[in-house]
Amino acid sequence: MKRSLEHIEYKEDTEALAKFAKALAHPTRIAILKYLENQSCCFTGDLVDVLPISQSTVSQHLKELKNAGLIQGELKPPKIKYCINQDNWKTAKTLFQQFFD
Amino acid sequence: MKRSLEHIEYKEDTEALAKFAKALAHPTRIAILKYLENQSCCFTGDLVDVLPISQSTVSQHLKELKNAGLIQGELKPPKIKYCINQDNWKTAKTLFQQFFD
DNA sequence: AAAACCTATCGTATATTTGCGATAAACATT
DNA sequence: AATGTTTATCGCAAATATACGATAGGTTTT
Repeated sequence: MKRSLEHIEYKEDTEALAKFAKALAHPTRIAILKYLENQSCCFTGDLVDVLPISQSTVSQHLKELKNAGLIQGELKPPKIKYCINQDNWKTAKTLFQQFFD
Repeated sequence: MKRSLEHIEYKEDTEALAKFAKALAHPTRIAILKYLENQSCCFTGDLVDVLPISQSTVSQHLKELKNAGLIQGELKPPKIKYCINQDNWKTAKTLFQQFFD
């Protein structure tokens, strides 16, 4: 490939902010998070009902938000309850605030 | 293709926020904007000196930031002076603030 | 006019993202 | 044990993003 073989490193805060921004870089994920902010928590199925995309795609977006640390899932068999991860949410909020002055 | 033929629509604010987030979704672009925040303005060459990537790649990232409306270029022959677009910056700031409560 | 300088764009290669249907996995209920 | 419910994952296809070198298009300087 033509891309650099070694991963380019930036400052920790820069990388962290970019990572959070990436998690927010799709309207579906924004919609999910807005929904979670209102409901505080919800099940995957609730989102599937609300969003205009398939269940598997919703699940994939949830996975990304989970990987970014913005949400967390709790087993409530047979469902899974998703909530915002308040700690990381606060971290993201702070990073964006600092960034925008 | 397997993806939906029609573009899925979300609320205007949701789309706008996702678009700004996408522009911020790469550490290089965060680094560029941070640099611009300090300097208020700079030339492309300044960024090429500072960043660990090639000139063409820097230019590409600048283009994306310009497309997102976060920066603007002004011809200062033979250079181009880039500054933050204060209006859109404020819009983005507000959107993120509202989003994070 | 020629040379030098600065930046954007083109062409290319690769990686990642997005989306779907199908299927699997986990658990509860019957 | 069999069935139903719910969600994650797999496999695939297409679009988008990332990166580079080479080149083109301006402008200034010589």
